[in-house]
Amino acid sequence: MACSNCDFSEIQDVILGVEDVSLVSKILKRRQQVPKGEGLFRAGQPFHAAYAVKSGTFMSYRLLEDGEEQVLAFHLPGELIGIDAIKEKQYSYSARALEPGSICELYFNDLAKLGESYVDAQDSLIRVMGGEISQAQRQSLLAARQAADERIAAFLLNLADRFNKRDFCSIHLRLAMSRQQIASYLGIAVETVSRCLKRFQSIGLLDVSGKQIEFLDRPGLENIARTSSD
Amino acid sequence: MACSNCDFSEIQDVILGVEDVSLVSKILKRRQQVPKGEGLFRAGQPFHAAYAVKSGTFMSYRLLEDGEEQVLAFHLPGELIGIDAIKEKQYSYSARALEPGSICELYFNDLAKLGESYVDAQDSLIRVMGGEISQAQRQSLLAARQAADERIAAFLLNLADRFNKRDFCSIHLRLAMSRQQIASYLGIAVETVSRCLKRFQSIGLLDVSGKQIEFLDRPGLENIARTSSD
DNA sequence: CGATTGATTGAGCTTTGTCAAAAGCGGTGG
DNA sequence: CCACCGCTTTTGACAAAGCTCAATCAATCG
Repeated sequence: MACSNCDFSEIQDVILGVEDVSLVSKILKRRQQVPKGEGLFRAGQPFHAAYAVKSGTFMSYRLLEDGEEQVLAFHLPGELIGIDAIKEKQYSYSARALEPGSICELYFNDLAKLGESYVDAQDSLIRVMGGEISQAQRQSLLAARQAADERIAAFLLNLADRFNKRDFCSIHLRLAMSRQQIASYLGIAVETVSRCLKRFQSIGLLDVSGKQIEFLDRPGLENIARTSSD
Repeated sequence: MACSNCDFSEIQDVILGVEDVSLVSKILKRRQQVPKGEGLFRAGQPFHAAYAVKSGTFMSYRLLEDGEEQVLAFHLPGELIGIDAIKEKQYSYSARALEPGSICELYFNDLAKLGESYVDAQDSLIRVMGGEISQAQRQSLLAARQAADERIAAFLLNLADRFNKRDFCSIHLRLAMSRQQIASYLGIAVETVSRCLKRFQSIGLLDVSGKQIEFLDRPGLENIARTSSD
């Protein structure tokens, strides 16, 4: 009865902390399909659950006053969305699917109902959140670097690493997001993204074909990204 | 026996969750003086504690290959440093004091020893960490915006707000960090920081005198920072 | 009171954003 | 199957922002 598809997910730690399987259903709503473009939650809504991505790519974003969507993060399979809203008790940003995908809902509000297993689940959750903080900080590190080249190289490598962690192919990448969304995320102009990818291709670092990316010279890319990576 | 100086701190939530005061000493090492420049921990060391800033300003940073220090964050009184290392079990960056200050050490590794109170302490900790994630994300949002003006305005307002939350004066600010450190943090050149502050002064937004900053036109500043604030 | 370090200022040059237009791509309906 | 439409991506030209280098000024510390 346990969510077997959570095996590869970061939140497996949390789930595994719960021995009584019948309790699992109280904190976990299993795999749900999410069509392309559908929202998970919106900024300002009261926090009711965090989401574990099972498949597909999601993004979190904020609506600026001028109506522009600013991309805050991309979320890949195995990652968690919205857990930070647990503090303010409401979501501070919105999230939606970039392509058809599926998610599990996690009711961390009701964690206390788990009794015995509660403590273990919390322990795990704390660790997961520690990882989230590290990730967010790494992100802000990346964003603080000014050179567009560095940002894009680091962005691509970061995506590849995250996919790789979940056993996806490490030299081939399918971007689920538009150039516009990448640009917004990295804080640069769409045209710069386009030109930069072209340049990377022309010097033999990548093979770019629309949303398909192939890594031809990983060390070369890492060299460009080095100032903002670990 | 409780750390009375934690009253104003974010971690008061954690401490207050523990009713048995005698247990507090097991997870908390009370106020310690830290001289200017002294390090709290270094990247790569095993995680043994998080630090709550009681007074003074701290910064976390990473050493790049070329020997340059990249500033990751500034930590003001009442804030927590290093809690994200709980996941990887080692610190991913270093931290040190920018001026004489004091800190409490928090041994979250031994949280389990608290027994009964454990659950409450964890609940609180989870919320604190949620806040950390939000803060880090807000930071990366700020950094992703390209305009130097926006970054600096947002940076100053953010500092002021954080001080303000702890009952410091809201129109006057004493920067504990150097221009170089601000530049590194925001990902811009030192010269740009300097010129930008001068410009803000010349149009009547600020009064700048070395490390002393006075806000003359807060709405004006907020207007400049608006694209990256909430 | 030098000397060292940090902050400011200036000049030139590179990068990147902006605007505008062309090209590609995908879907739709004839 | 093709022509058309809307949208995304690419490309080009230009202007503006910010970086670099270099010099000056200020401040801090023996």
